[in-house]
Formats: sequence, C-alpha cells, structure tokens
Amino acid sequence: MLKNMNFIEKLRETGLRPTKQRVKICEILFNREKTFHFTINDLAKKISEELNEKISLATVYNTVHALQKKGYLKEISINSNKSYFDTNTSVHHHFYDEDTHQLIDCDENEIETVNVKKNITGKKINSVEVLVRVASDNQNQN
Amino acid sequence: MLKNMNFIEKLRETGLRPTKQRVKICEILFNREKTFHFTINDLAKKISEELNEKISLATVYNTVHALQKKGYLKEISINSNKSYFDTNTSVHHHFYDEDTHQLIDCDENEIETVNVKKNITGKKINSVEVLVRVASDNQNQN
DNA sequence: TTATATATTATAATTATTCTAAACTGTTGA
DNA sequence: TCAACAGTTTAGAATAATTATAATATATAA
Repeated sequence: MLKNMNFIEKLRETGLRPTKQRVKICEILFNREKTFHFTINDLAKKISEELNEKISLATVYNTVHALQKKGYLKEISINSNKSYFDTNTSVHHHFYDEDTHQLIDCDENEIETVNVKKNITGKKINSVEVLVRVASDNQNQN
Repeated sequence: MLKNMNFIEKLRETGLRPTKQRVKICEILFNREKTFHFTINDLAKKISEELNEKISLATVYNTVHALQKKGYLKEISINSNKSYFDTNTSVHHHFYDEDTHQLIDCDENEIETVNVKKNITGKKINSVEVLVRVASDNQNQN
C-alpha cells in the first residue's frame, strides 16, 4: 500500500495542495485492501476514531469533493438522502441490499457489458452504471 | 385518459382512502400522455399552479410515498440530494444529462437486456436499472 | 522569509425530508 | 342518516445532509 509520501506526490500532481488534512483523509481512504463505500459521515467518524483528531466536517466535504473531481473517488447512485462514495473508481456496478442497506461491488465479469444503442447528439456518455436491487426472498411487499 | 372516478376506484382498490388531495395528485400525475419525472417540489409547485390551491407539503410527501408503496410510482436512482419519482413504473432505464439535470426515459430496446450472472443466496433481484450519464461533448472536466 | 493564494475551521444558513399533535374527513354499521 | 372511529391533512417544529461565510491558518513561489 502507498505511503504518505505517495499521497503528497499524488495530490501535488493533480494540483491539490497536500495539506495535513488531505493527506490524512487519503491515508484512511486508500491505505486499504478492499474498496471502501462510505458516506461523509462514515468518513468523519473514521477520522476521529483512527486518528484521535477531528477534522472539520466542512473540510471533509471539501476534500472528498476535491478528490472526486480529480477522479480518486466515485459517487454512487442510490436513492437515499445521503451521498455515497466509492474508492473503486473503475467502471463497475453495484448490488444494493434493500433489507440491510448494504452496497456490494460487482466484479466486471458478473454483469455483461451493457450495450447502449441510443445516443444523444452533442452529448458524450460519461458512465453507464447498473444497480441491482435485491431483497430477502420471502418478503411480502405489503 | 382516466377520469377522476377511476382514480377514486383505483385508490380504494389498493386500500388508500380516496381523499380530495389524493385524487387531485393522481389527476396531475396520471392524466398525461408522456411519463412524468418529478421531485416532490416539482409536484407541489404544479399543484399550486394547476389547481390554484395549495396542498401541505407533508401531504404531498405522504401521498407520493403511499402511491409508490402501492406501485403507482417508482423512485429513480440518481446522485442528488433530492429524490426523483417516475410515473413510468415499468422496467426501464434512464439517461441523465449532467449539464441540464434532465432525466430521459430509455425505450426498452435502446439498451440491451442486462445479463446479471451473480446471485446472492436468499435474496431475489427486485430490479436491474441502468443509468447512463451524458454531458456536453466539449466540456473540460477541470 | 515574505507575500499571496489557497485551505481550514466553527458556525450560520439552506435544503430536503420527517415528525407531531391538533383538526378534519371518509367509512362503517347502527 | 348519523355517530364514532380510524385514517388523513395540516402547519409548523424538528432533524439531517449539505453548502456558504468570513476569519484564521497554512503551503508554496519568489
């Protein structure tokens, strides 16, 4: 996994000043094996847990949005009043468990490439995302 | 197009009391040719415009959620801090124009059937939705 | 090292949504 | 028909997520 030095480099490369807070957030987000699905709140909580130090919520928002703009994070579409982010920025899809509200990454090969036949003049396709909603088999939908 | 009588029937059939407000909301939502994508706010605005009468926002929320629970409306997954609803409850997909924030329905045949190979034990697939994000071709993403 | 542009922070403001409790209305059955 | 009850509507308060603000602090270039 990457060392802090790398984060400092990486941030600088993309034109983001490597401030203390940004480097810390990068550590938490990217020093891990598996990809991380989180809300801003999850992240803020993790910061104060793991670092015994608080970072202003506004900074967490700013930093996450900055990282997203630079392509280090991806926002995920789910119906929810919260925004979810994903450290896996490659093209991939999600299962959403409606019982537990858990989000599960799909391997590329678990969903066949989606063939979009329509195109809109003057517009380019930015992304094609599939969301598979699942729920317990014996749930009656009252 | 359906007459109010039909809405009263329909509501009653599904166990929703056909109150004045619910019938009005049904009129606005379902007395139209093309499907309607809206937020609660859009709907509330339309009500006061078309009917010169206000319905409490709380009632709009309650009614939309009741209609959704009964399957007359579908909630759409987009990254946004608002919830979008769709009067087209059939399985279909969407284009989302990131420039104009417009949502466009996809005909069934404009996206090939998505083949999901993964399945999760004890869970059934409720829906498979594709969201295609498009944006102006000459936009630099700075 | 200093000047300057940028970032952080606490807090206020905003926006979407849900809750609450009182008033009201649709429905059921005498 | 009408009383009674359960379900609904309502305005406004409460909550939650996010964004704006403006003062302070920091990173970086010269």
